[in-house]
Amino acid sequence: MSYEFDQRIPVYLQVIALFKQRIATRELAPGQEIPSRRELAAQLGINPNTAQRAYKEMEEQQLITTERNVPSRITMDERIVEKIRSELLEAAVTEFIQSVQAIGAPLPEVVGKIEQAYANRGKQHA
Amino acid sequence: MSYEFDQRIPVYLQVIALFKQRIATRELAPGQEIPSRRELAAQLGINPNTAQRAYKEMEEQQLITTERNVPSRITMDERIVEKIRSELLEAAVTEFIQSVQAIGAPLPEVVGKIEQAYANRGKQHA
DNA sequence: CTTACTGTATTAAGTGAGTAATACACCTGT
DNA sequence: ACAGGTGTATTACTCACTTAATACAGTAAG
Repeated sequence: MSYEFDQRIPVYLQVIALFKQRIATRELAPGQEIPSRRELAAQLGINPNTAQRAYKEMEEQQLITTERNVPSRITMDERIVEKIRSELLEAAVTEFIQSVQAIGAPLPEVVGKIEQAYANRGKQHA
Repeated sequence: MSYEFDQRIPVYLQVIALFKQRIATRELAPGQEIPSRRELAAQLGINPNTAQRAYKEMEEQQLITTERNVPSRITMDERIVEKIRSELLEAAVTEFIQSVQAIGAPLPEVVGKIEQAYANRGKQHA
């Protein structure tokens, strides 16, 4: 189950990103239990402290809730879940626009490529 | 003229990205002289060695050419210029698709957001 | 009660990429 | 010849991130 992490990016940030994605897709449902720090560390092949750091930040961002001596859970707050989704989406759009604009590429050409790539990916996966 | 660099990302990589964009848009034309390492460093407020590292990698990627004791120049090879553009574009598309797919967002919603954001940005800038 | 998990905190050390400081060899114009 | 500009190379320093080793308090189940 160990993920392949990009060495250029801090692992704890990648862990957070991973959880955000799964929360956004409801793959991790609101209220659902998540692995303990030590367990996650074992699963991902990272140090428990790194897992702790990721969880701590997620807690601060209210992505997860933690009670005493009980496995942490995904937040029950639907608004936060939706917020995560919209933030991820907006970030993707913004970054994309910025990149495309920097190259000076025309919109039709770009949208065409997206639809094409999206269609291909869809076939391969689902 | 000093740029605002993202501290999370190595400066020399951001410098390279900057040049790639300008080359792709022909803002930096083939054969055009570019600032010396020290001059660029002064302009961007970075260390000359950082500029050197960026130039060195760009040289390896054949984005620029360097002769002895003469200011480096943008490559004359049009194919490379076009390659840069297509690579940047494809990278943007790929990354975008990946992000969107990870969230499980439907294509129409996404394309709509792009067109909307693109239109707004266009108004603000140009 | 004991055991074995939880989450949390502290401290330290290691690691590596990025950056910086410095020096060198070279060419050119004056 | 000299001064000032090239590109280049070598060597250190720096800092964030990661890992590590413990330690402690609390809950749950046996």
